[in-house]
Amino acid sequence: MLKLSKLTDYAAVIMAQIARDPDQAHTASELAARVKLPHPTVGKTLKMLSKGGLLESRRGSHGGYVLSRSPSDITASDIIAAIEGPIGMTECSHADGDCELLDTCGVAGNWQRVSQAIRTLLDGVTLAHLAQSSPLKLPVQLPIQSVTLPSAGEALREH
Amino acid sequence: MLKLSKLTDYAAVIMAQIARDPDQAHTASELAARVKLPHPTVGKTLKMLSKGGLLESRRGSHGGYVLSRSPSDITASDIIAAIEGPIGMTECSHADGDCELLDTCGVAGNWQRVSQAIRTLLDGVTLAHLAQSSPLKLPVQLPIQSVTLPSAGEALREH
DNA sequence: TATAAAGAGGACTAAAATGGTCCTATATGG
DNA sequence: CCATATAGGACCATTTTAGTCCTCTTTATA
Repeated sequence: MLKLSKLTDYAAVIMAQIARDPDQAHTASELAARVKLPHPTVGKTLKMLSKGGLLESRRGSHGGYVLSRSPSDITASDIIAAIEGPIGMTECSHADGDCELLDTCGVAGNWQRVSQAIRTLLDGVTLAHLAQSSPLKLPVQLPIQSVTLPSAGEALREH
Repeated sequence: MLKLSKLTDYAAVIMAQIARDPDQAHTASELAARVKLPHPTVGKTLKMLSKGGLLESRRGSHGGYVLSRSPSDITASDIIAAIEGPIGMTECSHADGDCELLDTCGVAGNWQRVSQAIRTLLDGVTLAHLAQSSPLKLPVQLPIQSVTLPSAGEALREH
């Protein structure tokens, strides 16, 4: 399925929420209510995003979380990596090289390049793109010939 | 991690093996030996690929598996879909619309478009690309501006 | 300075997905 | 008729994931 984990999914939704009101700190409970997800889960997600450097936290009363960079400087890659670790389609995508099948495999290098292409694509999708809540009339069928990787972000703009 | 399952990984390796010698039928045991994976697992994988329409099977003695289409007509998407089901980054990527958070989410549509972009990218990678066992000197850093989705396949060619 | 509100960090459990094996049935060639 | 294959499931073990909870620290403010 090549699917994101649920937590990553939550993370994106939460980050988008924060991005839509970036000038004040948001607490876990506030976000939990807004996103209709249980508090502990949201809390956990926020911690991970914070540890990943995407959010700044302030403790104590009147504490909460704020984006550590502008929404257009936070990418989908960043969010995914913060929750799931480095993006790669195969175990050997990040060159740890401990796969003993490498010789019989003959496919590793190619998957690595595909992974790289996907990373590049996701680097082009920013939180700013994700946050604009386009109700999405119809899924835009991207004409193959004209789509470039950086325009993956463009494709998210409303029109 | 956005990772393929192990079985999908196996599937790719196995398909590549077959693609390199497309004119004869390959049995599960032969492929298992060649790929150094246990027979039952390879068998299972082959069954899935067959049920997914990527391989034709012949039973009985002298039976085995053959590609059902030419390697350049089988895509990475096909292989992934055969093992893992439809490609999509989120549960709601294939418009079943049973997510009750849709209203608070505001991100679904955008993930769908990203999923679509990835699908398109993977559609551009064929088994023919994957099968060429390029030992891969250095990972090719694709210059963002120049990479188009269909050229993801191109990027796999050796040079 | 006491208190309440918040996050940090980690332990823990339950549930689900995954990987892997095995068994029986069916088809096919010699 | 027998040996060799795949078909199709059932099944179990392991791992991953999701989700909860507890204790500690920080901070504002009454």
